[in-house]
Amino acid sequence: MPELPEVETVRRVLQERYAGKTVTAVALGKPTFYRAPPLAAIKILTGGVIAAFRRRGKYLIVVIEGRGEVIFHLGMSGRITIGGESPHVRFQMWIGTEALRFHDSRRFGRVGCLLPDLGPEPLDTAFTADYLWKLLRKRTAPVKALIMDQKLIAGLGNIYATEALHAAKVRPGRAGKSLSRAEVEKLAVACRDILSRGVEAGGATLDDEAFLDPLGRPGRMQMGVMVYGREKCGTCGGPVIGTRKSIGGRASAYCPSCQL
DNA sequence: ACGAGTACCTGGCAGC
DNA sequence: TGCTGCCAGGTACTCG
Repeated sequence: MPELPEVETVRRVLQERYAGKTVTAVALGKPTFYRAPPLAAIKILTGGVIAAFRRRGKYLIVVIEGRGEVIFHLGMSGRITIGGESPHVRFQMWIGTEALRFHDSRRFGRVGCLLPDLGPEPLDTAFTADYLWKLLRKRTAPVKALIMDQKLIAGLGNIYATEALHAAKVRPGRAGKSLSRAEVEKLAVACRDILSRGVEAGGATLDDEAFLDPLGRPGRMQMGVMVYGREKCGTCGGPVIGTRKSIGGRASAYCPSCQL
């Protein structure tokens, strides 16, 4: 599922290819994709000149010169392609002769104009060990649920949160406030590190969550995954404990030997 | 304010 | 084979 590195990978392709170009037409997918059709987004995009593709957390933002911004969230199954047919097109826009399509088979994606409240991103300078410490210090919720809360930290989903906790040697079910200052410092570094490695690798393309960029290219981050979706820990080779729906209603995985 | 739970949605797969 | 039913995921919502 697209988390920060996957969305950033998409953004870079689109920025390189379409910045400065004009959106000649826009079309919505079937009405069943929308509770309310994103009319404001259509108005901003149609005939507009693309100033830039930006990103905030897992949100992809199209900035149109002199008009405003349109926000895309890929949900868990969202994919952006250039051309390419599917029965699951939520949204499409034409740039010159090319059709940029947003496919959304599980319909968890969003198109709109409002960006929700989001915390700092681990790659921001505002994200420090001190920030994370203050965030976790008094919380009883599982640390994994907290670092996946986009209002607190923007960009981590299940894969990268799982991997960051593994790198920091902290079990996902630990209460936020149970982490020592040293563990919080390791976790802050791990969050930053795992996302920058993900971006560098062009995202993670796991078997069941086949992320591809708009040109159809897979990422390489799956090579660096140590626990998520694995039976054996990539660090020590011991068995990975998988639990379903246990933390924040989500599946979790950790290595009981590497993580305390 | 916080934490827990649930709805949303459908492709894929386990189990019958 | 064909069916049923569960499950994955992120976000937005409710409830206590």
